[in-house]
Amino acid sequence: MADLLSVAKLAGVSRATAARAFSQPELLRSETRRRVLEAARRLAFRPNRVAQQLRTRSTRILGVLVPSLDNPVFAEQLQAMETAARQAGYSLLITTTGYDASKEAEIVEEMLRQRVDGLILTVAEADSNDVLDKLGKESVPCLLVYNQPANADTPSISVDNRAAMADATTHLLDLGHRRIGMIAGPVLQSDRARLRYEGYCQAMRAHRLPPLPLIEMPRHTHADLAVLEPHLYGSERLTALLCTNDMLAISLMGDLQRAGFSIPADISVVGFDGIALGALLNPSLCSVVQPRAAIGQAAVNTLLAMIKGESPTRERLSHALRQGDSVGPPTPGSAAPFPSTSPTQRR
Amino acid sequence: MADLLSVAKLAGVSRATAARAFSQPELLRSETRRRVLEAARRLAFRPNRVAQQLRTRSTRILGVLVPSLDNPVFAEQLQAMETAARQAGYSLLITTTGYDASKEAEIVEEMLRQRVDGLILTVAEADSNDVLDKLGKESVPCLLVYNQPANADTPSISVDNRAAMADATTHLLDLGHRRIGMIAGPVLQSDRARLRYEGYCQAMRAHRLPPLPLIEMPRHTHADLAVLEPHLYGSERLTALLCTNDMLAISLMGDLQRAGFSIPADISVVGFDGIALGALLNPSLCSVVQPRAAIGQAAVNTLLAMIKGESPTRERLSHALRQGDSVGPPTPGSAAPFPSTSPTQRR
DNA sequence: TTGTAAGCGTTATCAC
DNA sequence: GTGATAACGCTTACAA
Repeated sequence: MADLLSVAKLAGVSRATAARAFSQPELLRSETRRRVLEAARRLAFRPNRVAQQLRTRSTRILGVLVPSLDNPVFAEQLQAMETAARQAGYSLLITTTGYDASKEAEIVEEMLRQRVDGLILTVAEADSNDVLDKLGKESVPCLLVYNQPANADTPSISVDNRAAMADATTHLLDLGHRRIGMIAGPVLQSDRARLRYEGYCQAMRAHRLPPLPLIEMPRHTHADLAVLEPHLYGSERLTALLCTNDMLAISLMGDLQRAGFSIPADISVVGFDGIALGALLNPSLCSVVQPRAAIGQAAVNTLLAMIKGESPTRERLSHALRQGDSVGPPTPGSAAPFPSTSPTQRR
Repeated sequence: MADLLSVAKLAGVSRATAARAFSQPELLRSETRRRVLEAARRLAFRPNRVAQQLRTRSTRILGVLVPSLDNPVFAEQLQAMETAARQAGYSLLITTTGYDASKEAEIVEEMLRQRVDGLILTVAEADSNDVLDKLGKESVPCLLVYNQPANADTPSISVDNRAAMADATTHLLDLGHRRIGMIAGPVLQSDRARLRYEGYCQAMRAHRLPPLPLIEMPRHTHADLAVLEPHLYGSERLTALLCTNDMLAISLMGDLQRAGFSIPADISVVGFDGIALGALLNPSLCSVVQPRAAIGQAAVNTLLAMIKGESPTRERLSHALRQGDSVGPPTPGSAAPFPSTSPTQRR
């Protein structure tokens, strides 16, 4: 591939002049500029970003790390980030960790070697995280997304997870629900899940109700009815379920319906994230909406500001409760269906 | 940040020796190697990939271009690609185009400047595509995914879209359906949609039935009931609908149910892609499964092989029809609900 | 307005 | 085994 020097030669100018035709064209006499550009065209010259990056010590690449792409909440955020980044002339190096801390470390190290200009991370656990501690000592701007760390060491962008889940819980309480449960993915892997559970507890206590223990699912995005079964039948059966994310809620609804439950008549279901899909389903999913696109955009813009040297901020974006047909008042007379012998059986 | 030269100095060796401690450690005397690594540790040395890339003329970065992340089919494929790439020591530069051809061109140009080692593209339109023509003249290995170009200029990995949709159509025909419609997103933007429509037509004709015109939706991932309404009522109403992708099918099911239709009693719905989510819903979505993870993995591995100089292949991966409760035999007696005054009305 | 020349941090080719 | 030294392709003072 042709380089700047060959372009310069063909145009009969020095390498510096050829370079300027691209970086500061206004400095050149228009005739010179024309000759250079013409030469570049004839040689199919294409500036080498790698060389530029080495020389300028800036890659204009942002490293992005998310737990997974299986959950649309991340995909929707990435979509917004990619657009915002490209608009500012930056590219995204995107990676997934599967909530694995050792993978997080590995990937961050690789990104630092690649000399990314900044990092946007969604980690499993923002508090007491080795990777973040290490990054604190580095000079690379770094921003957390969705994570809401207790200590203020790393700037972050998220909603107020506790208040958000408290709001959702209060909504159910106001409808008359009393036996409200909450389910989460592998909870040890997610600081957000814990905050959301705290919000639930807080709201329950505010209504003088004892919070129930968190029901933990083996996977982040699939419910497992077997785990839930003890809470679905009998006089103490739950009339409403809060889920730490929408995928969990959606799969739960499907499973419940297959097990004979009617939603919301027999049981109400609330999600968290507000992914677009939820509103399309029937019944539509009631969910705490995180402004995913706004979060993604804010993340990129904040990080770019940090790269320019501005001081980092910790942003709390506001959440909203999206109403949906998956929630209704508890129906006292509604008889829970008999537990089948294998309620989670599937094709 | 410390560089190799400062490491070399601290270790009391030449720069070349310091470099070898990382690239070919076995060449060094173990004592020398130890001294270099110790020095590197003390200086927190981190190899500069950009310099390596410039010198070796290889970035170990793959450029990936997909239409959108809103559709989980792409997210699921990316997930697999990211894992496969990382395993081979490659990173992914991921971008989205929103089915916009000019954006495709822009992004590919930027990736070539970045000197990616290869490109994995899912374009809107694989036939008569300027970008692909241009890439054909470049020396960068390039691979299409999901696209199934008519001409064999660019290697590609996909299912046989025509046969796949024909299979789905035949399934409906075998169940007794006769008035089967097909809906798609903006069809001009997707070569796959056209092939799938051909498959539908082929299967219909094989049963001596006239294929119906393709029903085109304004968006790729949201159905619009208003457009469909003429086909839902009266004696000629459709008893089954094929969708070019699962998101379209899922949103359609929700809308139909809200409009009073029962699925599959009143109307059967079939999707395409087989995204994981579809199986979780109730009714579960019957869909043509594209092996998304296998496609992603095959894409990376094939591209890496091409980068090593092996000759490109055009792979057809096999599809499968996933049964689902969204499909049943047509019910002759089933009365279509009266059209509401505004069947698409939503909160 | 244009040219000269010194890097950016590696790897690779020789020597020794 | 180890060390000099020349690239890789570009940017950018500084000179002219």
